[in-house]
Amino acid sequence: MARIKTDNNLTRKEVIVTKAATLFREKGFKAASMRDLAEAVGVEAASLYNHIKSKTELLHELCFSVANRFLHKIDEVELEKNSSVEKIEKLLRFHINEMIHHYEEVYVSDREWKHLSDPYLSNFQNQRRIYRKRFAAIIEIGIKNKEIKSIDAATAVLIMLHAISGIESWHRSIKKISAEELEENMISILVGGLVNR
Amino acid sequence: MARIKTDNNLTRKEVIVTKAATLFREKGFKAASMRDLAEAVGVEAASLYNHIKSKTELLHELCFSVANRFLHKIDEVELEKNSSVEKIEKLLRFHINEMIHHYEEVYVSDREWKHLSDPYLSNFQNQRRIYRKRFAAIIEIGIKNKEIKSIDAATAVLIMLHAISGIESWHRSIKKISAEELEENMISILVGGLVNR
DNA sequence: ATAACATACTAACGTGTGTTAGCGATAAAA
DNA sequence: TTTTATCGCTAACACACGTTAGTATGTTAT
Repeated sequence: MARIKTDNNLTRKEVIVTKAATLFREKGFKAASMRDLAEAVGVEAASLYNHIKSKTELLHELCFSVANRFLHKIDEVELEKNSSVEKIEKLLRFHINEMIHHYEEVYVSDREWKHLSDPYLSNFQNQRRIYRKRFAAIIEIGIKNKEIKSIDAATAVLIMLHAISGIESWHRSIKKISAEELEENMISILVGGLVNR
Repeated sequence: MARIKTDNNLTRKEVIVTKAATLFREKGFKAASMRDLAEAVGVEAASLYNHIKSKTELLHELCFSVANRFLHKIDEVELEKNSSVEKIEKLLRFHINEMIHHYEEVYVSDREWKHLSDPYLSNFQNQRRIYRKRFAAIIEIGIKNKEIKSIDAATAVLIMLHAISGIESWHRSIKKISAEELEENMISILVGGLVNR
């Protein structure tokens, strides 16, 4: 009888969620079927329901675990006694590293949250809105300090976050530069685009 | 008997494709059903097939019409006798305006092309790969000229293109800055991040 | 060894999907 | 006006989907 392997002291549910992330990224949430997922896990579709409540629950878990990581980070960064530019750089580096090392989850959370259903959907959208506002607030302080050039902060946030989601293409490309190079290049372009000179 | 309205000298097929773009953006290709589309058009689902061959055909048309516009533009820009930075700025402004004024199509082409099926899929991927190479080549010339700081060109392209796709958030936001402001802000940040100083 | 539990299986359900066939209605051409 | 082509309708198809019920197998604790 087939059994879900649980190496690295992961629960069976965690194994399923992880495989789901990969599948949702590859095919999209709607196009990825529970039968696909079952096959990836090495089990029959119905068996998954011994561990999870529904397909959407998988999406909840992915979206909110990612969102929480970012919220915790911005909590941390806001408390530091750094310049705005330093804070922004720290946030950007965190985003970049999340996108490099937790690619599947972050990508899914970014692109597939539309398929959440209320109340999770509104909740998630709220968290995102708030996160962006806090990010924008940091930028606005930098603008007042003349650290940062006079631009629309919301637009700047939008550029930063979406630019980083482009790491998707880096993952898919054949001949990649190293992760470190990628990080430095991105920081150079993004921070370089903000600062006053 | 219901009939598809064809104002502005559009064919009935064009009306369907346009509505499909909106629907695919809102729900995603997979989640948008032909019955949804039929309702949006004001007709029964089966009637759509008097005008189109299949659901995927709608996606083909959207993806390739967008891709062709960008390819034509880069053809044009490459021939001009401008500096690299000027060429890049021209391309970026084109991207931004496409994203502002042909939002639905461009967004769908960007996010839903995965659901194309071969041979369209490989074809589309190829066109994208080539487009990015040509964009990167312009940047590389700029780097050699010292117009542009020494960065990985492929990474720069990836940042630029994805940053622009963030205009999606601008469309969805409630209190928007004007389209002109948006364009200038984006150019300022993106070009500012590239140039040597 | 036995009881209790966790996990996987088979079978099937209701629903929604893209699409086709065939027939009436309408508009365009003769 | 008659003919012809265009367009929309109803009905139905085969299929894939998420999920449930009930049962068998394997694992852990007593």
